Amino acid sequence: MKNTTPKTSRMTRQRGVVVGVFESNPRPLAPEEVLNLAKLGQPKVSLSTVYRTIKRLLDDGWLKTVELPGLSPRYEIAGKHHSHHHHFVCIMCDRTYDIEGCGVNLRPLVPRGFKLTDHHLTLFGQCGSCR
Amino acid sequence: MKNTTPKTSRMTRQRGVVVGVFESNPRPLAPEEVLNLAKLGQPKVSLSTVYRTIKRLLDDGWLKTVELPGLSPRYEIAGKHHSHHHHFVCIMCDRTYDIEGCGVNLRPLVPRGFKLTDHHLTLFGQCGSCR
DNA sequence: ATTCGTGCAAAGACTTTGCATAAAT
DNA sequence: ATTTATGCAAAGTCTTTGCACGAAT
Repeated sequence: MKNTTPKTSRMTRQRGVVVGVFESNPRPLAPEEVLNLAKLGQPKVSLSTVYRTIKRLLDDGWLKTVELPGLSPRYEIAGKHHSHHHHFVCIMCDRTYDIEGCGVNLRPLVPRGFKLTDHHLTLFGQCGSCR
Repeated sequence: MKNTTPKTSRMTRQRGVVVGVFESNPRPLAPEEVLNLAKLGQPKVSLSTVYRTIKRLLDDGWLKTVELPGLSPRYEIAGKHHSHHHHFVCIMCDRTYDIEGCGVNLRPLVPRGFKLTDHHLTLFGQCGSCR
């Protein structure tokens, strides 16, 4: 991602680079992915800054965490993504994609006396680029 | 869990204790849970042994890993559990339960050109003991 | 001048591993 | 005696944090 923001704006600093990475990438991203993409525009960005910026953007509600079974968390722009959706993880390239819709009937699965408040569904397979 | 095996058997050693913990607990267990349960029978068991034993039992195919979004992995007896099932995580006590059945139609969710090979479903809520 | 952001290195949490010792065969 | 398992402490990985410096206001 290229940093095209004016030198005088707050966006010229590293944080702006991290924001830009998310803005120009549609998929949920892992910190390392963010770092590598950020370095394209600003080679000296550090992993600390990536982590710190992600944390702050989460606090701001601008990012949300994508938890995946067996994988470290990814992050995606909160507003860009509708209330409830799931994810597809490519077992070849390890990239994560958003899945539209949900369409699962979970009520029958909930044990007697348990109360369901949320659920996570993760699909695994090969993405379009890896088949 | 009590160690009731004869002193001369291989089962008197720590590994046997770990095996016993899984045998007498129906839920998927985290390493720390295994350690605490194992200590009831054998107070000097170390966390290393728990991790090493889990790894070995996984290699043997006796245990299988239960990956959960946002949580460290749990382990459960492989044979005890039917081919395909999912899990319920209690948001109060953090315990994990097996869920029978699956009943989700995922085909409509898979993006064009992607190939689905597996899926994970995790339910979150309050378990019977925590409501 | 003061506030805020950043890189670096150190510290944390969780898991794995090397090594000397103890147990089993 | 030889092989295998264990505890402890050290090392690894991923993430967070303290600190001094640089940038913004």
